[in-house]
Amino acid sequence: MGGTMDGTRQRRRGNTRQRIQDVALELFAEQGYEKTSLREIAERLEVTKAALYYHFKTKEEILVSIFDDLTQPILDLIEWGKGQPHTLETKQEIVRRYSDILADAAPLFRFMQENQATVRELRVGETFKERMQGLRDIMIDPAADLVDQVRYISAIFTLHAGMFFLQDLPGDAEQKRKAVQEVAADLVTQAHRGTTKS
Amino acid sequence: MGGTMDGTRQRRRGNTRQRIQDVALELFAEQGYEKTSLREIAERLEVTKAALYYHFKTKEEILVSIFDDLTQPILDLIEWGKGQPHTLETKQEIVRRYSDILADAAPLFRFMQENQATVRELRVGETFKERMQGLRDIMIDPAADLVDQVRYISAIFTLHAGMFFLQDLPGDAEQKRKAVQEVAADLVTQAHRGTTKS
Amino acid sequence: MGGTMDGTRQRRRGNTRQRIQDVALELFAEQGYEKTSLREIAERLEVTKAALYYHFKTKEEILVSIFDDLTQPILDLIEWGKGQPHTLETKQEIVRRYSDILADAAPLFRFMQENQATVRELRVGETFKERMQGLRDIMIDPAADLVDQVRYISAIFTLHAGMFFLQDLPGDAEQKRKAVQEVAADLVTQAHRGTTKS
Amino acid sequence: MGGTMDGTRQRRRGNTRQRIQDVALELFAEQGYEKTSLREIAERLEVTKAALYYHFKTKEEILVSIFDDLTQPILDLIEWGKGQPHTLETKQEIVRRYSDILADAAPLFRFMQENQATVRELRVGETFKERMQGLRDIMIDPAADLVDQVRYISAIFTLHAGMFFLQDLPGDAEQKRKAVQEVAADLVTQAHRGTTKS
DNA sequence: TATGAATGAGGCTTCATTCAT
DNA sequence: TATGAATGAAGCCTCATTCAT
Repeated sequence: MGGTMDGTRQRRRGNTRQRIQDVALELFAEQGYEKTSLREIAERLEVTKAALYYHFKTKEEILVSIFDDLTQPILDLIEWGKGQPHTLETKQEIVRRYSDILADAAPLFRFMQENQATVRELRVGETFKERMQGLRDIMIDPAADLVDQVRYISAIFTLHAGMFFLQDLPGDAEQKRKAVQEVAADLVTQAHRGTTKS
Repeated sequence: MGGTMDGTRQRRRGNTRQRIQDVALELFAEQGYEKTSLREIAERLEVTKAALYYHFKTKEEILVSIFDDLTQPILDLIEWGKGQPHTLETKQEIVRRYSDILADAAPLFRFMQENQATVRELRVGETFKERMQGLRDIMIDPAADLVDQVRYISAIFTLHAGMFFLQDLPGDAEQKRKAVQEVAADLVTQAHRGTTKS
Repeated sequence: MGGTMDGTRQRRRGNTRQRIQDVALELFAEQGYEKTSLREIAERLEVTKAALYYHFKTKEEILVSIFDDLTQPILDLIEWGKGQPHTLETKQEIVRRYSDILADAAPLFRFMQENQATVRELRVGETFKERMQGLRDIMIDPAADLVDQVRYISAIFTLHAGMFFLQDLPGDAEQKRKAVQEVAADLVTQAHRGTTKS
Repeated sequence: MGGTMDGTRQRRRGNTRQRIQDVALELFAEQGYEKTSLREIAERLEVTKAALYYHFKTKEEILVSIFDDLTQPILDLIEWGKGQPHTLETKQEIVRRYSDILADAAPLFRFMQENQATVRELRVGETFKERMQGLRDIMIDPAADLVDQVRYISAIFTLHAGMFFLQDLPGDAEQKRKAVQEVAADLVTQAHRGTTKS
């Protein structure tokens, strides 16, 4: 209404799509997918609900688009992993890289972890599962015994858990992340040794 | 599960409350809390929605009642743990007992894990958090360094993860549970040694 | 459960009906008829809803019974009025007596006044209307001109209004009631003079 | 009322909000607030319930919006009154103006009078009370004795009562309104004289 | 003289989605 | 590139009432 230049909200030319994704992810992560309504997203962006539908066909598609954008690095990691030898080095590099991926897209992963029940019924659920299996496949020796397989999975899980359950613990965030990585790397090492030794 | 012989449903007097809890937990675990409607619960029980409200004041209260009933053993474990010396034995006994508790009330814990976002806004969320902290407190040496603290938490998390993420792996269920317990026990052992050695 | 003598709530032998009426009127007057649920009444009495149905056939019948009990004096007044000459004395006596009746059953009249819309659709609505017309008939000269008729009605209304709208004014309650009665008597006097003079 | 020629309903774009208010007030006045359901309002307008929620956030807000629109004149009157000298002329002008206001928004005032119990728990209840007090304040001499204060209030009340309780009396509506105004004016005159004389 | 258990109807409200403009 | 207006489905919850015991 009126002029163009106003301090309130700048640069909103053509990046509405991006802004929707940002706000949606923020709210999804904060309150869950079901509890977040399109009305809420629209209000926070100061647009109408109908505007969301100009950019995305459904509510689910908003989530899908976020997911696809942010989990591409996992695909890349898996692709990379497939070309590597099954050495301990490789596995620890995977742990390191995955840890970085998690940190970079923390809100999304937090969302995926805290909304599993919901996500299971959505398309992203299936996709995510596939990706996690891909990750497992480049890490786990098929020959490993059950206990070691559990160790590999526990390593991945520790990384996930580390992101959120450690918030309660006192201490510096970066330090905690290091500690988590160390425990995960340790688990991988033990699993690898157990397998290659036998 | 035990009971006396009855075909589909007969003598259903006085146990409606229990039946509501059973069906509700089943559906909550399967589809999530938000996605499960009272209509659905009522239909499956062949009663009206209003009947649910005779037994429980709100939807949330159904969950609370289930939660309170099924997590009592955690309180007992914590109580027990407080009276024990901080030895490795004790900690491993805690792991064993907690593993049993999880197995006994698997659907509830699965629910809690898969609906964290929802549960966080509910009363059970707070209560659960407190209980988990209680568990941590009887397990973790306050003197342990960060990495070992992560190991303790990772042990607990491994138990949780083991319940669900291992379903994909091939193999006998009981065997898998054993493997999970072993990894958790191992983590605890390492954590304990790391701390007492120094 | 257990003994008989307990201090909490005494004498509840056979007077439950009366107690229901008391509590119901209190709640009806306080919150309105629609907003007062049988659950609420039952809870306050520490009995079940079903118990109410032992004593009264419907919710409306509770109100009817209260109404019938408490408005009998109006019928008596009308009966008395019919046998009196149409003097100013008579009219002022009516004002005085009606004022007493209002004061004695204040909660009921408050209720009737504040729930006209609801009451209109109930049986008591019609009955009350008839009673008020009876009152008007023994007070108003059919020969009075319009303005004087309004005065009579205004007198009655002033008595009603006095009960509630004067709570805001400062001052002693009894004094206020006197003042209200005086204004009403005044209006009647003016109306009577206007009519008999012409 | 006035508009351009249209049979039953045509061109109903942009005036839905107004139509909701109209129908709602009509039903509220006729059956009471509680007894009027949004379903009923929607049906009468041949829209869905959800449409109502596009225009108003809650049922109560429908009432609030009607109330705010229709009682603005009272605020204006009070504002005007504050700037006037406390003469008898002023007071009688207030009576006249207030009588007009009541006539113009008769259904709303009828509603407020017949739903006091309900309205008391609503936001409009408080607002209305404030407005009536404002009116009283510009009319009543603080120095007046109790009986005269009652007379002022009785005058206002007579105007209110006149709107509805006189429907039963035979006679021309306009004539009755005049009569009511006269009685009210009279009461004010007596109150004013009582106070200024002493 | 009451209670326990249940029902059917209906209340208000929210949601994702659509479509003409 | 959006908005205004609306819908249909469904959600949770409350109510007066009933009936076997």
